[in-house]
Amino acid sequence: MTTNRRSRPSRPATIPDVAREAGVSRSTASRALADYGSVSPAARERVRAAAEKLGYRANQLARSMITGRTHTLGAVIADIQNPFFAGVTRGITDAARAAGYQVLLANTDEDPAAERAAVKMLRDKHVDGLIVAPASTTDTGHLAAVHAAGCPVVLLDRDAPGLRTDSVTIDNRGAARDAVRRLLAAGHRRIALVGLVGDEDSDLDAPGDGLGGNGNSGSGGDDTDSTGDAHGATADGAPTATTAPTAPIDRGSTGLERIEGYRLALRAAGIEDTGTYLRKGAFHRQDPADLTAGLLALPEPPTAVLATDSLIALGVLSAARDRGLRVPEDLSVVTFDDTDWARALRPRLSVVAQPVQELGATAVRALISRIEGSTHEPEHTTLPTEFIDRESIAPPPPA
Amino acid sequence: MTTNRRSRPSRPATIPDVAREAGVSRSTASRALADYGSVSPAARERVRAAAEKLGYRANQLARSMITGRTHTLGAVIADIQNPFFAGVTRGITDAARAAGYQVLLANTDEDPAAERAAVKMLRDKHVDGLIVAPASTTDTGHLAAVHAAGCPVVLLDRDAPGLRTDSVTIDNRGAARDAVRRLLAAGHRRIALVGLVGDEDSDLDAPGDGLGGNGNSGSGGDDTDSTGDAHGATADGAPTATTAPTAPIDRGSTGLERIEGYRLALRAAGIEDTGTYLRKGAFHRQDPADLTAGLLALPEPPTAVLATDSLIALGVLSAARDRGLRVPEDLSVVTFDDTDWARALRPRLSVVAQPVQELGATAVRALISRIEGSTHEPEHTTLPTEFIDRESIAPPPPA
DNA sequence: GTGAAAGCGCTAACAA
DNA sequence: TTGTTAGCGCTTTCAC
Repeated sequence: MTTNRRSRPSRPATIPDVAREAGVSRSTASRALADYGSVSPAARERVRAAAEKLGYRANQLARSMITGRTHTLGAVIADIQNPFFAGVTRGITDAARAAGYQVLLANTDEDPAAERAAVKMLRDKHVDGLIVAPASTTDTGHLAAVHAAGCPVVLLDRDAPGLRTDSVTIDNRGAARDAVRRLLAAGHRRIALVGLVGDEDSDLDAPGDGLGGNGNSGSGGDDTDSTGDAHGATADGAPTATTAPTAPIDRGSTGLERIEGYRLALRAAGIEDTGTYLRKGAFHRQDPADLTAGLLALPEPPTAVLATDSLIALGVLSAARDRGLRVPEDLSVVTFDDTDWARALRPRLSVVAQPVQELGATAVRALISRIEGSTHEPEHTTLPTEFIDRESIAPPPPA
Repeated sequence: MTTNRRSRPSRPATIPDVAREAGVSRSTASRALADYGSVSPAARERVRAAAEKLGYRANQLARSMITGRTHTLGAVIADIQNPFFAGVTRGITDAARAAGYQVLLANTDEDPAAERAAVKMLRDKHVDGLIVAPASTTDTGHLAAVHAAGCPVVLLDRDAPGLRTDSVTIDNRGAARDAVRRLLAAGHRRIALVGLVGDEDSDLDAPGDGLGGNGNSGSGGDDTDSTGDAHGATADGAPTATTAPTAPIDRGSTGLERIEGYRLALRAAGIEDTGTYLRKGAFHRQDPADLTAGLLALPEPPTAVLATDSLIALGVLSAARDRGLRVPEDLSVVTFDDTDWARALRPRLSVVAQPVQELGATAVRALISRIEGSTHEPEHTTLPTEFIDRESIAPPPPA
């Protein structure tokens, strides 16, 4: 509306303005400002001064259109309100800023459709690269496509076997196994695991896997071999297959990996029945507190519980309290993720701490390295977890 | 490197491509695609089909350069890891996406310099508008500038008296007063407040304000009048002053407003000494648990505590436990912010719940309304808080 | 070392 | 309704 007046005040200064002020050509001004090619020191200084005087700020849009680079990263995660992702996001934004990048954020709530939409929008905005905590480890066609189109992708938290992208994860299996070992070392034999996994996965496990989170009545006995099969089946899957809907188990999911670790530890301790105390619910559908309540109502209830994340730990603690159980005297509790409250409240929780910020920062660095052209083989970084022993593990009650 | 080959496969389709394929001019194609001007149904359909066939996706960068609109919002907050901001951010991203916008995220850690830098970067990226939880309510020159330059700004969580922008906040004073009233109603007279405020503020309060968080020894007695002065002094400050370093108290800060509410409630109950049990620490410098420990070591310790946010509540709870105090039997506790753990753990905390997501969503809607041209007077929206009474308030212990 | 000119992909006047 | 013509602000050959 007031754009027609050619008076200086409002319109932001452009390269032609600076060039005019400095008495050089646009090209020289551009070279001096963007710092490339060759410019005489004298000219460079005049341009600098002119730019300063006019308060020149480069139009990143125009620049991006030419260079094809926006210095913007896309972060696609499940839910920023989950402390784990909040920490990861913090790591991402900080590392990005340190490297001169900004980040566009998208939440998916573990919904593959939302993830696809987010990736599309982000691409349309021409992000230089994508950091994705994939909602599914098999439904990854959109990621494969975007990656193939030349947009670097780094997977965070969960790996997808079919994708030849970099990934940054932790050793979920090992961390879970270690946590269970601690419980075993304290003398526990009836150790439970309460976890939530993606909706889609929960459809897969009923047949022949024995992972079901239903029924409190001790359901199926041992399931040793079927689980062994599951491992084998995915371990030798074609490494470049993009979508493998036939995979019997979605082994890339952190929840499932933690379950594997749980079983490994149990079996190594001679406990072959790894199904009785396993409660694997579905996101948005099951309440961890209910799952735990079922566990505690068992004729022979568990004496220790491993929660696969902090929200679940809250449910476990709540159910224990409701049943009048004290932690750790009556029930030992260990959880993944070291939250503020786990650290501060009593009993202080013994936890498997994930390096949340580092996870994000590492992903950013890997991504930027790709953006800047590195073309080596996909790199799978596994960051170490730390078991922090506090006050929530005790020997099992006499009974 | 491989860009020279003119073969179809790689290069994304552009408007000329679509136009050619559809047998129309670029303008017609553009009009059909962007859905403006007039295009015959026939042409529109041909263009649509051609676009579909070629997998055309508009280059938002080019479009933005022309239209001056990026459909991107900037969110500048303190710390995404704080549950309050995580919730707010969730509200922002969801509301933005629903309206067709994306959001660029920046953390400031309450550091004005970081905030200035963030705002600058965001501007360079041509965000259509900014949502800012200002680190300072007085050091707002950069916000005034960006706003004056035509970039809509909406303040979130804290208002800045000098800025004529929209804002979305809660009634901190009222909410705190209400919370203290609950404590009073339960019979408490020795009610403490533990809070943390920005570094800069803490330099201001020592002289003549009596708010100091130092010393456990009951320090200065009542401070009735000096506080009254503080109110008056800010209440009549020039509403359009951008930076007022001489303001005796930074009344826009949520922490300070909550303190005001605390005092109001106390005085209304005939308690004139509102300083003895007030502990106002500085971000990054004081530990809430230490502050609380000092309080509890007083000859006449408080029987109830109001924490100004969830992280502080954790410190309060921790200190109480360290001293062997039970909540609520020995010490009643109320906090701002309804977190997962406050809801789930025992004793379940009575809290002042802020509508975190709505705060973010409302800010987005206000911002988009401005972006779309509304020019009415600055609008200050105050969202209602909800006091959720759970199990952390009991009558004061006998003596 | 510097300038002229071309063009990124798109929209917006203006004619026709 | 449609096409033609200009650019947006910047980078980038390519001569000079």
